[in-house]
Parts: sequence; structure tokens; C-alpha cells
Amino acid sequence: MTTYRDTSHKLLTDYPRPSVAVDTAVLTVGDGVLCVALVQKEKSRRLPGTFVHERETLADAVLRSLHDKAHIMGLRPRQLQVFDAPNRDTRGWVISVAHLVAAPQASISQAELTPVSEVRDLDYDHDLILKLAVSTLRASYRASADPEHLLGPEFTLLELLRLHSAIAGEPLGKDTFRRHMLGQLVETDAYRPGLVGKPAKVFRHAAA
Amino acid sequence: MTTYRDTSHKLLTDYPRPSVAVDTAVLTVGDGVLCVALVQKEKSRRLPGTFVHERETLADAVLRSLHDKAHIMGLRPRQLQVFDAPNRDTRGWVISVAHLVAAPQASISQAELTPVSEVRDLDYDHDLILKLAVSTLRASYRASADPEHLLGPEFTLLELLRLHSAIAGEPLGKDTFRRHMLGQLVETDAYRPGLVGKPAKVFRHAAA
DNA sequence: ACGAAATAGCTCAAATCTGCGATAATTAGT
DNA sequence: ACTAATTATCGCAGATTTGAGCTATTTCGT
Repeated sequence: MTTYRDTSHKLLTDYPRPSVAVDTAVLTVGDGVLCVALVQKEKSRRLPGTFVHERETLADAVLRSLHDKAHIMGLRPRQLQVFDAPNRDTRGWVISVAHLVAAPQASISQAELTPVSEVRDLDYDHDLILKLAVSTLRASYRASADPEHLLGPEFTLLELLRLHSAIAGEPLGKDTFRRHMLGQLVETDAYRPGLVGKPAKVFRHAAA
Repeated sequence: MTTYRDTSHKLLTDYPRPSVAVDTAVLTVGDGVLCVALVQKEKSRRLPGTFVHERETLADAVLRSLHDKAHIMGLRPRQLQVFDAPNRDTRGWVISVAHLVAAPQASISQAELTPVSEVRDLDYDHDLILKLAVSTLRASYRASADPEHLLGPEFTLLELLRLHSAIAGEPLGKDTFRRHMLGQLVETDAYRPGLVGKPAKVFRHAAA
């Protein structure tokens, strides 16, 4: 395999190229509110991020940075947008591919979580990334019952309603929500008792 | 301004970095169908693309490549997704930021247009990029009257209906469409005559 | 047994949406 | 004037959605 050279006999690596970073908004629902995982760096706060390693995919870079910086493992990153302002980083020419990761709270319990409504003044363009991530997640949840599988394979309608309310950031009507969701779900044989009252039916996602 | 070095005293450019390309699906409506601009390279066809120049934004790279490769000027690129498979390009480690540009046919008349339903076997992952661009444009047009301003500032309802039908790739009901659109439009004082029959009212977008 | 709380879901009235037939107005051609 | 074509839109019936009141069932505690 001969290394490719162009018509000027130059390698691709002979040309100027930006450093490519990934920055990730890790969103979860905790205590009924939508939260984001942040990392501290000196006196400031930011989203977890890293530079892409040689021949590494962006998703692998995201997962590596979450593991290294926020003790988070095993998630499914979703690309949002490339932030490419040439002066966005004082260290040099850096572009960043913003990602969204949504995770159940239990799987990111070691991370520092902040309700998204309370986040202020993040580094770089991370405020923008967070805003984009939140609106993307909200759109996802408007379109589908639990696209990011935050609730696991089985769940009650109340759990699903609470999840959706937290993500939407507002209360949702119980019966209207139920009617919307039923078409996407199937009942299992199981019931899940609460503290008091009738046990709730357990559902799972209908086959695609 | 001292050049930044990290804790190992290395410059950012001392680390391996991918070449960053842009590839663009330029979509337009011509003769009632949704078309894409393609470029020929030897015996194959692809979307117009280029490598990002030093300290250049992605959007500027898109516009430069459209001007140089397809004689297209003055448009508004929209990011779709980064294609980052490490082996996607035989020449080396190249990631590509896929873009969508939607343009009136008149502004890209020098480009080679192909109806999107007839496109087959593009280079690299360009089939995927085109598919993503088409679905993105369709979603945009489902949500708004003319988000990409393909019709210019003023238009008749029939022009708008034809545009939407072409983008959707299917006929749309005339009166239902009208009722949906009216909330987003205001009438001008003008009328636009056809070949025969009553002149049509001319509309513009309602203020945001 | 009774009361309270939680789940499930039915019913209803009102609002909204959809597809389409019908009508009125406007233009060009004969 | 008449015919044909185009635009604009109203009204209608039927379908669908929405918000909420109400009832039945199930569980726990007294």
C-alpha cells in the first residue's frame, strides 16, 4: 500500500489541518429534572471533551473522554453540529464536533450533575452545545416513547410520563399522554406495585 | 501571542489530525422534481467537495468548493453530519462534514443536475449524504412555508404548492395545503397573471 | 368493613383537521 | 355573449384530537 501523494507530490498531512475535538452534552433525568454532566477545570466548568486520536472515530473519542473525564461508560453518542470558528480556542485552530449522549442516571452516578435550567457561563461555546443538545433530545422525545432507552426495556406508564415531563420541562396531561404512547407500546404480563394503590401495568416497546 | 504548548511542550500540530473535507448536497427544484448537483471526476460521479483551508470555516470551504467545482455562488450551507470512518478514503485519514445547500434553479444553472430519484452509485459515502440531505430538506419544508427561500420574497400559492410537492416527491392536496400555509403568509397588494384565468394573489412571508 | 390513594380507561363536548364538492370571480379566446 | 380555464374559498360530513369528569378496580392501613 503506497502512501497517497497528490499532483504536487504532497501527502495529505503536508497540508494545514485543524485539531479535531469532541465535546459532549451528557443528559439524564434525575429527581424529575433534566440534568447535564459537567467537568471542572481550574475555576471553570465545561462539557467533557477530548481531541480525536489517530484513526479514531468521533464516537470512540466521545466514549473515551466520558470514561476518562467523567467516569461514564457504555453509551451511544449522537452528533449535533461542528463548531468551527477559527478563533474559538486560544490554543490554536480547533474544531469541535458537538455530541449528545443521553443516559439513565444510574449509569452516570459518578458524574457531577447540574439541572440544565441552572447552567451558566460554560467555557467556549459549550452553552450553545448544551442548548442544542436539550432541544434535540426534546424533539426526539416528542417523536417517540423512549428513543434513548433511559427507562430500560420495561416500564410503567407513570414512569414514562415522568420521564417525558422532565425532558419537556413542563407537566403533561396524563390521559392524552397515555393515548399517544399506547400505539408504540405493548403490555407485558407483569404489574409493578407502588407504595399504595393499584399496581401498574408494565409495558415494553412494540417491535419496530 | 506565544504559541500554545501543552504539558508535554508539544504544539497542537504535533499530534495526528485527520484531513477535514466538506461534501455538499446542492438541492434544487427543476421541472417539478427535486434535483441534486453532481460533479464528474474521471468515470465517476460525486457531490462537490474540498478540503478545508487553513483557518477557514466549514461554510466558507463549502462555498469555495461550490464555486470552483460546480460554478455555484452565494448560498447558505447547512451542516448535516460528520462522516468519520477511518478507512472511508483510500488517500488517508479524511473526515468529511456533510452539508446541505438548497438553491433556486436559476442560481445554479451551470451545474449538472440530476433528479434525486435517479441518482445511483456515487463515490464514497455520498449516497448516504444525499439521502440525509433530502430527508433534512423534506423535514424543513414540512415545518415551514419556504425555509430556504427557493421562491424568493414573493410568490403565489400555486408556486408554493408546486415547490412543496416537488420536495415531498408526491402530490399535495390544494386546499388543505392552502389552509396550512395561510397562517405563515401575508398577502401583498399584487396579483400575478397566468396564461389564462384569474390572476393569483401574491404572498410574502409573515414577519417572524 | 371503610377510607384513602393509585391505576386504568371510558365517555363526552368542544375544537380541530381533512378531503372535496360547489360556487363566484377573473381572464383569454371565439 | 359564451366557453373554458384558473383562482379563491366556503361549507359540509366525517375523522381525529384534546382536556377533563367520572367510574371501576386494586392495594394498604386503620
